[in-house]
Amino acid sequence: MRKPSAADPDHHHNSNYMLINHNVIKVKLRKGLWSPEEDEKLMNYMLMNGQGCWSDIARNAGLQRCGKSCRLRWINYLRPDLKRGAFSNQEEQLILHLHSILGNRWSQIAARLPGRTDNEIKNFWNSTIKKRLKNNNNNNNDNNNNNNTDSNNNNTNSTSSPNNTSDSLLSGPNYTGGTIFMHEYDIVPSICMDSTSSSCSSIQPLNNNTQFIYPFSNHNPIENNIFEVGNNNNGGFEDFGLMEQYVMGLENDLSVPGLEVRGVENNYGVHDYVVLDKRIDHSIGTNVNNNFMINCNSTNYKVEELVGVENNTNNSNNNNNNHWQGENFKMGELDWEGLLANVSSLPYLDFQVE
DNA sequence: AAAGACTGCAACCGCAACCTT
DNA sequence: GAAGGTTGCGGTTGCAGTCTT
Repeated sequence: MRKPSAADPDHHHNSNYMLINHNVIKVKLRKGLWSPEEDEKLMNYMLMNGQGCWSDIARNAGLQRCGKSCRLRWINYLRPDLKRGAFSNQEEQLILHLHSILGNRWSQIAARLPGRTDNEIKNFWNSTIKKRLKNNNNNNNDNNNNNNTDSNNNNTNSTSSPNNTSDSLLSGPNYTGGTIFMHEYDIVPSICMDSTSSSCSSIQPLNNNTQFIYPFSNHNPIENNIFEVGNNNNGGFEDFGLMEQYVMGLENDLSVPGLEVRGVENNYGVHDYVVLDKRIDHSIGTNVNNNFMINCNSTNYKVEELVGVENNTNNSNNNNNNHWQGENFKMGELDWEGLLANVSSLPYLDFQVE
């Protein structure tokens, strides 16, 4: 913990009213680092009185802080049930898993990591994990530059665009692209949610850097649990893995009727996910390396009813029943919170085959 | 040893949702 | 329904500590 900053007049630009010796006195609110004395005051008050209205707590505890600051201090530092110290490998893995599904929904992720705060996880992600994955990606790009310069000439979109930064950072060792898409053998336009976006509402068309996951040839993907991961940069399949039941605790959270989330562990040890519609033995989407993808080809479903996709296209060339081709698509909020927090809030997934 | 660069993380800010009046 | 207050969240910032040169 850093030392508390010295009293700084610039940090006192807010004010609060306190009752001192029967007089209501306007006091400046402190900002910046908390002193041990302030911590003690807040801790004692919370242990004695429990949680309540935070602005009342700030006043009654005799703190020259706003309620918001007290709340933050309590949640992120003083709470007795907080776990201290570095993240364990298990926790790190779980964060990776959860982030691949939830994106930057730090509070949702924190809710599944007892003793950890959203702020802590966010910091951990932004410093440690992001950096690590970036290094992996750089190494991979170096390899690709050495081995396949020509194909990478097509990759500038996904690697230079700020919108794709997270995608490239989060790509595994073999993932030179930002988006991954899984379906049967026909490659059709699909959409990709950038789950790193706070709103999870951005949408990316497939680009030349897109990778694909195919069911392994001649196998029913669900019966045989085998998938093949391909990279269209060089046209060859580079990876495959066995599907396994997702065991990190989310299967219960995502027990949507008719839907199942399965993990796919590829041979780099990276866990990816697919969403399956069990009733028709059909995958409807994937969540791989931070990109949730809904498949929507000519025989597919009205997925917008599930995830709030708004058909915003004015593309008159769109003549293959695909609602989301090109860049004219707009995606509504995919309600992962609701999905995870309250299954009953999710409408039954009644896809219509057109 | 000193200075600058880098890193990790605590805390702030703005916004949106929710609640109360 | 409007207004004001509160809470919760995610993005961002600032700075102390550490590392590198």
